[in-house]
Amino acid sequence: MSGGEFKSWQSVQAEVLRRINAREWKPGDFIPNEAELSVEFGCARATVNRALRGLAESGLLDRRRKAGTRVALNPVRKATLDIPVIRYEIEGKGQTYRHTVLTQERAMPPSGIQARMQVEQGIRLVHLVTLHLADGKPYVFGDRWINPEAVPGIEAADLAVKSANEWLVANVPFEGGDFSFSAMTAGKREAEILACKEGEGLFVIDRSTWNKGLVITSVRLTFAPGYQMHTKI
Amino acid sequence: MSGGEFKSWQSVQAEVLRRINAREWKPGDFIPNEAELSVEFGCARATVNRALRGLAESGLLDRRRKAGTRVALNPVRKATLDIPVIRYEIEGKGQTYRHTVLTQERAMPPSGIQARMQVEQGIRLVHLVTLHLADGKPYVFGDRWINPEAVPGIEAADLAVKSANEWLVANVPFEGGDFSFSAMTAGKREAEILACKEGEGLFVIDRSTWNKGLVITSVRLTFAPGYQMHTKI
DNA sequence: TTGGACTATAAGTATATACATAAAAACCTG
DNA sequence: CAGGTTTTTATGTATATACTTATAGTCCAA
Repeated sequence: MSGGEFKSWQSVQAEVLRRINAREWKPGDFIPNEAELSVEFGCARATVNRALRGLAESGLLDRRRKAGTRVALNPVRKATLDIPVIRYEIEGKGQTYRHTVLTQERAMPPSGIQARMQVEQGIRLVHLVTLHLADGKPYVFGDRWINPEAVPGIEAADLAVKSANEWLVANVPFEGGDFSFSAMTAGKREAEILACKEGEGLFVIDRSTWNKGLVITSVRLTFAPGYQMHTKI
Repeated sequence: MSGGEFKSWQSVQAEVLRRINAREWKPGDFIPNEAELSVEFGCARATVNRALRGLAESGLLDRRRKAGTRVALNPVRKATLDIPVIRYEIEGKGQTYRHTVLTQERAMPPSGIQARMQVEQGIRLVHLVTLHLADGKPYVFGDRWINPEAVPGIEAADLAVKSANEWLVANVPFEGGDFSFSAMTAGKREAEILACKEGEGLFVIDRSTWNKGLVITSVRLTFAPGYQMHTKI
């Protein structure tokens, strides 16, 4: 059992993957430890570690110190999906991008937004509704709230030139973001803006972005009918 | 500039992240090479490598041999999202899970499915419609096609006991899958099955799974209104 | 001026070694 | 035997070193 021809972490990973897929190692099984595998594969333990770490990160293996490594029992797979800037997404399809600011104002947020953005009651936020068009046709519209305390300079910016999203990513550092994906039914407002029928199912992304504990912005993107998001594992 | 207190790859990564966020290193900038950083941070080059590799994987840095490492110019962020088995998702929320098989038959697939599954014309596939319930209420229904050539034994399995998805992940190895997320409008059929109103917007996941070039199964999951998928970066 | 060969460079990887850390398992001790 | 302590063990990490590989940049010749 000393094949000894696995000299790169990729080949070790491929071999481990093969054994999992071929059910030589079944879900729940402990696999040999790193030291044993390094002997079997004829490589250093660090190489085995590198290979197994990758598989653990993608959810295929469970690893615990002292306990060992086992093939994951519940196959929660992790897919990575790209969150592009809308302009790049549209231009990447060879279409021309344009966007317009429908309204821009300073206003009291509704309670849901106020809660999600963790601002005190009575604070007025920047409220911005924009429409992004692909080849002149409505593609997605964004209903966005921005915390001006977290983003000094936003009110001086000309968001008709550069979209709010692009302005923010270019000018405001952020640590993280929450995303949620869902569906909604087009009401009168959505139907008008997106030039679709009332009652159509629309794809929705809600995103909040924060930095240093402050929520910078919260936006709801409502896509025109037919929009799809893809990924693979 | 020899701080020298970054002795773990996590702390190096955090410091690099801080500099990017603080715009000390701006998008498009080349950052010092690994050797220089290892001197500055007072650690080994391998440690710097480990830190930067992670950031490159999440799309924050662009790395090329010989050229060097630069802060990513276009901020395509990569979010990872978990694809759980529905039963775990429901049970994880503390609700009781149940599923029923609405129909199970061997039939000719419509042309869209036939194309996606890359089977020859005239081949009959297993067609399965199932409903998954959370606390007795419709949660999601799956319209699934299975290629019996890729899955010997599927027709003998009792899919009323274990859902098709669970049976497949437990019994059939697979290499990869395609996912697409979208929204649809509830028609009469969806409204009936999910006990919702016609014309509601529903969240939809289409998934195909393959192994060794053969498409194993293709399923459309249509979720009851209100479903959300979450992730963060 | 183009295009191919060469070179220098930065990331990528492999390895032996050593130590750190989490946690299961064994061992007390009252 | 319960409850706490110690030991053991597998993974996790750091390091120096050496080599590999991709490729930007340079040089040279047709």
